[in-house]
Amino acid sequence: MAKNKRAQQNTILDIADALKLSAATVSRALNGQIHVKEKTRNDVLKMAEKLGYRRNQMASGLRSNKTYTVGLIVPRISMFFHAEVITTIQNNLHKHGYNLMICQSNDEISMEKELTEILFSSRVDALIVACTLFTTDFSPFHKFLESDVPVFFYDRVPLNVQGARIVRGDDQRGGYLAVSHLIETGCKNIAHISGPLSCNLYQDRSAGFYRAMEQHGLPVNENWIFHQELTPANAREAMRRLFESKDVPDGLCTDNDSSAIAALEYAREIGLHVPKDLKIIGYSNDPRTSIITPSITTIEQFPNQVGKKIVDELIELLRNEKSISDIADAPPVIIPIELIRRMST
Amino acid sequence: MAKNKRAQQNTILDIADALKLSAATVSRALNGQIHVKEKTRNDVLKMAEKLGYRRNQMASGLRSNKTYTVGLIVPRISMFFHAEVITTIQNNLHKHGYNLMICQSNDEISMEKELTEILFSSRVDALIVACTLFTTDFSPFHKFLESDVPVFFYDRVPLNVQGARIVRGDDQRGGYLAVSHLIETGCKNIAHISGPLSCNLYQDRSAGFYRAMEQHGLPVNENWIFHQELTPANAREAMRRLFESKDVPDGLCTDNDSSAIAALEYAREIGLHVPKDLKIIGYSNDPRTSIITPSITTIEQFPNQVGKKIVDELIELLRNEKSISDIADAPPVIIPIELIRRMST
DNA sequence: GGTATTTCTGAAAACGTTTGCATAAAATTA
DNA sequence: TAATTTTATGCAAACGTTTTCAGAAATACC
Repeated sequence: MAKNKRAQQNTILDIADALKLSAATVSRALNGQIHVKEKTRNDVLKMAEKLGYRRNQMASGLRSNKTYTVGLIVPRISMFFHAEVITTIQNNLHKHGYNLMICQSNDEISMEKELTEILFSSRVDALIVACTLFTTDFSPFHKFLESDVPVFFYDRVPLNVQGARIVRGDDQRGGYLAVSHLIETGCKNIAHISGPLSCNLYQDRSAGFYRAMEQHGLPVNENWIFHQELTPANAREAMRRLFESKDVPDGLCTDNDSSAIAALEYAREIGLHVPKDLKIIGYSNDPRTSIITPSITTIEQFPNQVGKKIVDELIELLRNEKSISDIADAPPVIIPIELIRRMST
Repeated sequence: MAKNKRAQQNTILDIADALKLSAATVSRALNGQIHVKEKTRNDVLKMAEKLGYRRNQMASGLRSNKTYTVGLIVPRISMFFHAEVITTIQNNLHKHGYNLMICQSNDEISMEKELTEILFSSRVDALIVACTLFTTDFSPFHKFLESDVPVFFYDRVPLNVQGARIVRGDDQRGGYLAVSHLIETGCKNIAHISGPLSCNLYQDRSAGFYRAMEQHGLPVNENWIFHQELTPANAREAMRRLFESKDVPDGLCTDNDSSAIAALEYAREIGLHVPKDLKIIGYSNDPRTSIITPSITTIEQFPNQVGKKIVDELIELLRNEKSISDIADAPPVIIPIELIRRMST
């Protein structure tokens, strides 16, 4: 049967009692504050060690209104780009004594909203978010800003959330570079498999696409433009549609690497030679793109730079070296991208 | 300059005041307890909504000694197997109202220990751990068990931690199946790239390796056995050593997929044909193994089953339907594995 | 030696909940 | 109607810290 009582844990008072001190002094000793005798501090630390004392984060946080925890909401941790960003953020925050609470929205708006509430309940000291593909209502995040809790968006970001900080890639340029590269390698008829236009990423990459096409005087065939969730299945379906008529593209720009891979596999299956018959370019520099044959040209997004930039700015805020109002009006941080040339183009 | 004051957040008392009720009643209404009039509850919920009230998790946790948060420590979230396990755990815990605090040890013992302390400080309701490759001292976890906080180990697990629950794959059988498969496809001279023997995974897979070799009457060439961290660089180095003499293997069993991929690439570079000259088998069924040419035979570990099993048992404990002592003595849960045949063998 | 300053420590009040106990109000029974 | 039970609410004490304020002890100054 169930045994409910949790064993008693030692508190600051147990240390105080054992040393005939007050809780206040013990607290000060443990927190390395001024005004506590060297010997007292040593005694306290030794006794804490002996009793196996661990600070109760809830009591501490309740009183001091600091949790030393940052919340993070991300569509999925299994996406290479996000996994890298998260790792960088976590390792750097840890250096400054902060913890990260990682949550996955599974790209669902309702889940994202729920996680937002939970993280607010946990009174995280800051929030970092990469939105779902479909987030257009950003009101769930307002509550943080109203309470002066810093909010950072990265990658998939809102256009207008007053007071939030934005760090994103140069997706316009990424889309532009990708298409320009296809054109330079000889493509004349270029298709584009992109994501939902509710998301800034695909708005921007599409804009880059159109700009490059126009600049090189190439017509855009609107039947070759797809805006859909970037799943392998959708990419295959798009490929099927592209190659069922006899008017077929010689270049394919996909807005993520999973789609590029799926497209490449499909091309292989229907007997197309890549890059001879069809050139393919992806986006993100997922490790899989360098493993597949032929390896896929793609756009590097430098997730480590994204993560580092977020933490650097965040720590300044958390240390009160800057206030939210100091940086919220600043323009978004744009992390440069880079074309990675491989065998598929 | 820094603005320190955080805007006032509404508390249970604000709701109470607004409705001329006591904090106690508001608390009961919000928590859906018995003994509160229907109308009162509705009033409270409405007012909470109106004031944008969000429970302060720290105050609640401090008082009730429940955080509804589970801690998780994992070497890296970017490893496919772990990412899958985590996602399953998180989604299932969420259904039961629990949150997951995900931490990465980066495969460093010191980091693992530190994270353990932090999660204890946060008073998580349970702890789930996949150890580092090098963890042999499990005393940092004792503190949880002494406090009746459930501890689950999965994948990389300790041998003897009294009271902890263990969920792992059938690595012995995995190693055995892998080698048996190589033998069945005609290999006579089999090499093994394995991990550090401080880790149960590689002990078990090695045991399976030896058992299969012995059972088929094949001699083991000890020069072809590697125990090292399973990085791509180490795999390449092992390959170099294997193929610098003229006595070379015709089968290679690697204990993770990254090594299998690196080995395959190396083989390709030195002009070996896989599978004709060398057959390669990996471990984990990382998506990359099905993308590479030739696709790599590997062992599926069913991360979703691992995650599901952990949550199912954990929820029983957290609901006090079972007590730790009920299941801690039970034998470890062993999740079956499965051979995935592909083109590399 | 007396005073002013600095250094150290303790008492007590917060922080926002939950919960045991008591009581008031309502419903039921005799 | 009175006595009893049930239902609904409030009071006040926790939970384990941090922090303000004040006072005690130690040191410095004259």
